[in-house]
Amino acid sequence: MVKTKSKKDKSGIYDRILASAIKEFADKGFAGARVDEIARQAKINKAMIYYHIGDKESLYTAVLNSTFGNLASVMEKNIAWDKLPAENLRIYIQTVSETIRENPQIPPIMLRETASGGKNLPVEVVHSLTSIIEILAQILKQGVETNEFHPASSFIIYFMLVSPLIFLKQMGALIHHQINILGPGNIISQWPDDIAQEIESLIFRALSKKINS
Amino acid sequence: MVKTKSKKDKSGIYDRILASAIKEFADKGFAGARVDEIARQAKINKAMIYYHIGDKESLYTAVLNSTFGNLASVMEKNIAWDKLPAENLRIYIQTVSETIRENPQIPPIMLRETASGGKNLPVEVVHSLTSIIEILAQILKQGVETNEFHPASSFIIYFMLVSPLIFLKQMGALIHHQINILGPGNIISQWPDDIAQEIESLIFRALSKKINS
Amino acid sequence: MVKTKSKKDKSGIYDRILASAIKEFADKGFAGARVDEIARQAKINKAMIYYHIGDKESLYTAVLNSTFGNLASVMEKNIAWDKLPAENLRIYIQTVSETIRENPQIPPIMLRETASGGKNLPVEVVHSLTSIIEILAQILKQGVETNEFHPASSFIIYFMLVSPLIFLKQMGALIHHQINILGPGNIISQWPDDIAQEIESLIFRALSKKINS
Amino acid sequence: MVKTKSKKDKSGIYDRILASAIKEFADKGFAGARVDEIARQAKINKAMIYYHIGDKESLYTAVLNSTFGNLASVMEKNIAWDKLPAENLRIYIQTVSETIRENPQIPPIMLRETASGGKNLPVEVVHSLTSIIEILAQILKQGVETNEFHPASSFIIYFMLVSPLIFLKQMGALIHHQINILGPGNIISQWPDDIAQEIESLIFRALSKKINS
DNA sequence: AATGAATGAGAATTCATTCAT
DNA sequence: TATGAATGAATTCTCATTCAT
Repeated sequence: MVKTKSKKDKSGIYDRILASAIKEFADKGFAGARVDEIARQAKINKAMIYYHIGDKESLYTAVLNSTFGNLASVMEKNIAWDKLPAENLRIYIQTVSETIRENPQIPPIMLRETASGGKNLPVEVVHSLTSIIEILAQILKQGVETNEFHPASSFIIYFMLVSPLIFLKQMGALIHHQINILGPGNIISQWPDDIAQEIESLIFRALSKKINS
Repeated sequence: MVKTKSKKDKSGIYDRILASAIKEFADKGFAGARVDEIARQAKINKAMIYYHIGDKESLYTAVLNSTFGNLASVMEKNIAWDKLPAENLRIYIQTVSETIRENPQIPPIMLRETASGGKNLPVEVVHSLTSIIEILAQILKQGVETNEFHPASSFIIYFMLVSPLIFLKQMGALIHHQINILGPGNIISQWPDDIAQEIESLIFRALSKKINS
Repeated sequence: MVKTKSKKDKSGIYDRILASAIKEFADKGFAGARVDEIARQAKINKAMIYYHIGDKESLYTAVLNSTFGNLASVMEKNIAWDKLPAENLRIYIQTVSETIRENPQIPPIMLRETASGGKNLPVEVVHSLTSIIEILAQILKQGVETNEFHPASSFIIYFMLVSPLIFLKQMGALIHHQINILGPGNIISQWPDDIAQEIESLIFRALSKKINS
Repeated sequence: MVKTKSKKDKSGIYDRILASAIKEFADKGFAGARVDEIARQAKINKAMIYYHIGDKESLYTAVLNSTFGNLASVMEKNIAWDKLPAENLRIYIQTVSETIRENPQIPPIMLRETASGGKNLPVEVVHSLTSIIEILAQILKQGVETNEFHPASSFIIYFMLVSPLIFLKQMGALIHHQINILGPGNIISQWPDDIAQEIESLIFRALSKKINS
């Protein structure tokens, strides 16, 4: 994770800019975001953004780095390689789920970056995301070696975990809105309560060799 | 699916505008798309867009309708309710996969619409997407009744199928680019060949009650 | 001379923009010129400049081309190679003088371009200016061959002709302003009446081999 | 020459600012110069410029005064009124030439000041420049009285000396660049070696009454 | 004196939309 | 229908100048 932030930023202006930018870019995407609006929400003079961080693109890069740059290290902290693969997988899934819950900007930004093919992702971010998948790959490999798991592509397992969490998180508002329109009894009222829990069960059933109930 | 398209559009100008708009909105999103560019690629005068379709928003709505408006009917055509649930599920997955392959604008547009919470989706589109999930719900319900499937939320199964397909499709270019940078032997070289096939297997293992190999 | 000007520009908007830009760039230089002001003086909407010509730099290039692009052809029209060298030199000097008188933007623009080392001059302009000096070189060469002229560097003769004309033209206002301040009898009141005529005499005395009065 | 410079400026900050400003204004002109850049190159804090000198305009005035303010006194030191007019003229020309060579900021600044009509020149500068011309006028007057020189406008002689030197100095880089492009054998390769020497000869031939070789 | 931060008024450029023909 | 031109409201970015410490 790259930080241009100066060390004696006492007023926290850098953090205010970044927080405001995260919200704006998450809400509207790069093209839709307004530098004026970021300044307004950060309650600073617009020129300060250029003074402290740089142009819109640099600002966006700062947002990407701050959002995705250290995800891998969080995961590494939680995973312990002497644990059983199933235990690690459970931790992995929960860590992903919690990270998304605690960083609501992740879903929209990741969705839009994926939409544009991730062409502009900073290398640090690509590296961080790659590392996270590598951790999953390692867990799966151990599980296969201990004969607990079926072999499976770590990429696919990763995205069967992460992308539904992201999609469902983002769709939540729409869905509940629809329930109100369509009324209960409708299919939409089958919206699951604990999404992460259900996904975990399904992934375990898909991977585990022992018969699951 | 709503069509403003006049019936005597012999020159095909409406279709040219729509095709160009689909490409532009898919590539750059609503905010990033340029009306000038859509006109240029459609090889028509910019004012014609306003004459034939309306403003940028109407144009985007037309794109959404044309892209997502009749997905449900395609699915309905392929599913037959006298077939076995497992067979229908297989068809369902393949239909989704083929639809995405044949409509490359679906992933980016769906990702960005999801990012913005789908707030601006036309009702027809919401209805179409809802219908597709209802079809899946029906298949799953039959499978539970015949004791073939574990019960599961159709929403979650739907997004565990669709969203990885979309993510992986969009990430393809980035991933292959990364392979070239990081070299083979890297985790990224484990990119799966037949994504849809692997996802199908995993979903079946997650759902099926009989012991899977 | 390059013209981007479309051929059916009936309202003459291109010419209005160009005329206004010539004035503004001549008065304030590239950095000091204001696109808003150019639009205001041309009585057109600012965006029209971008529509018809392009950005500030393109506009400046258009000004340079229009001002300097065809100077050589004017000179070529006036010089006749069957005339005597002295006659051609006289015509040359008068053509330069008249060109400057009729194009008051030439002195300030040329001064500022010279100040910045001419680094950004379009090739057409460099070519045109080079051609003009080549014509002088040819005249001088003929004069040397007919034993009328002393040999001399055409570059130096050129600039001993052109640059004093330009400087004195620009200084005129300042000088007369100074006369008013300092009063007559001052050195400044010796300001020459017919500058071109005096320069012509001096150049002829400097070049001619026969004794001059 | 006016100096705001305080006498206890031990750190030489005033001189550093001035040197940096001279370079910046010479390179880019008043409108193109950046106060930030001047501070950066002087390696001082930007606010120090305002503290020590004042705003951009004051800074520019300081540059003008420092560059042009004492030119007349240098000339006065070199000219001796008991020498022959021809000798003094020779010294005059050489002094001008050397002054330009030793103060490379003079050509660009003088060119741009001339371009803008010298409207903003401080009175000291105008006075200094006027004095220099008066010295030349005196030399010429003596030459006419001793029957050595033809009568001539001192303004014109002055600018036939100074302005070609300035133009040719500034054009040097461009010209040599052009030689590389156009190749030798081209007119541009006739670029003179000792410009000042050639100009001196020409001016003497133009002024002298005795027949020159 | 000296510094980093802050401010506000521009200045260039873009772009959706409309108009005249 | 079709076109090129026109418009005006943004939008990004810059820069001289000032402030607080």
